[in-house]
Amino acid sequence: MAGEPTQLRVDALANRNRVLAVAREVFATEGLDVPMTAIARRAGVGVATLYRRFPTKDALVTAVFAEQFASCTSVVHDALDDPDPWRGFCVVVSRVCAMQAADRGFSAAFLAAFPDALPVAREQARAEEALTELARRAKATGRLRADFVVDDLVLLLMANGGIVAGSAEAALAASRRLVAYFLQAFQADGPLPPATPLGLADALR
Amino acid sequence: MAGEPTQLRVDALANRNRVLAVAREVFATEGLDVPMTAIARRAGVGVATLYRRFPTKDALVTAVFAEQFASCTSVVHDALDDPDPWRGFCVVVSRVCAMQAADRGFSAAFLAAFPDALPVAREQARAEEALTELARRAKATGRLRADFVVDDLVLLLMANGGIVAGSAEAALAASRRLVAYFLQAFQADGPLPPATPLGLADALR
DNA sequence: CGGGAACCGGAAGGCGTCTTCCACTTCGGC
DNA sequence: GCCGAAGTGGAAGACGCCTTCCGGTTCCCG
Repeated sequence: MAGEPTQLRVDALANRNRVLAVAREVFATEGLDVPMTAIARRAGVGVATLYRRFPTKDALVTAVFAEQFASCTSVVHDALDDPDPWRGFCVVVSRVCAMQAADRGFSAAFLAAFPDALPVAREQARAEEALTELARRAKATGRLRADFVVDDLVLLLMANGGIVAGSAEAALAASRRLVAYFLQAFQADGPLPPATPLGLADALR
Repeated sequence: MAGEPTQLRVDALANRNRVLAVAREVFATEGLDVPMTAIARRAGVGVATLYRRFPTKDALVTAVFAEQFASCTSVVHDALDDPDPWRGFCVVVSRVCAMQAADRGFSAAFLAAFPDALPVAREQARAEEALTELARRAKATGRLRADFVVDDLVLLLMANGGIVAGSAEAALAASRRLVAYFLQAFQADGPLPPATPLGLADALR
């Protein structure tokens, strides 16, 4: 039963890496709606080559953003080490939103749900746990409002996705202002409607 | 020099209205990515009929959402009559975001920029003036933070668009929580990065 | 009630995308 | 250097969408 020949020929490996690099850049600057043909052309390979390494477009997208997700979760775990939980919390929010703003395809990939890609799901669960803990500590310091829920970060991420969908060059500045407003609100203590029952990344679409 | 026969035959007019009604409903529940064929079928007409009334899909979208925009601007102008500017401001924000959340196509139509549709642009300009005035008064009461700019509402609308892009049933609740957070932040007085130089509805995409 | 214009439905054209197929080329162990 | 397997490129298939075309039908005025 299976397993792929993890031993690629050197030229094949070079092509694969070239494709990944090109795809990463193109997805970042133009979003996910780029024809496979265009990616292949810019990578200097034929379409077939692309499809032999990544049997479907989704597979390519998943491969490209796998590491992005990894750095996302690492940001979260790093924040747990910050002696000031509130600062850690702010850093997480700012960093992740900045990543989203800098990469046009990131939001789309994030929201596109991964039918397969189990490792991603696993990472996600661990990140969610870490976030819960971080929020707990931040609340304990009194800086984070008591009725904050982790799902509010999904809210923020989706909102930020809306921002990023607009003009590319204004995205970063706009995203920063959005984050600032949110952090402002996370500290306030006025009334709020009940939290929405969203799962951290499912229940989207 | 032209002009269209504004005198449609009665059956043609009935069909036109049926198409508009169906399109409005379908766009609201499923978004703008609905094939013209589907709209025609659900309206009980052929595709040609649809295209004779609305020469292009954009034309249909514009026609469908023209009135939505109108009620948007009327909300703004009504708010100017509220003796409490801050309350008026809150009502505007809540209402418009609720409209956006209730109608899946609204955001897309709103952001899709209207190359033609001058009347819309005109209304938009008037609405922006009204908003500026409303914001001025709200600031005067001290409830609205001094560094608020009207473009922040575009920020909110785009953010809300991101929310609405997610699951349809959770959209309304999520949107409400988003608005609540924003209103919270609009009252706070912490530091904020400089406002982004977005035009009220252009400069998007 | 009759004729002509307005109107109609569905099939077909055109385009862009994802994906597959196959004859040809290149690598790398022997 | 040789040979088989792995790899390759570009054309072709499949699909879905917007839009146009045409023969038949329906309304409305006189």
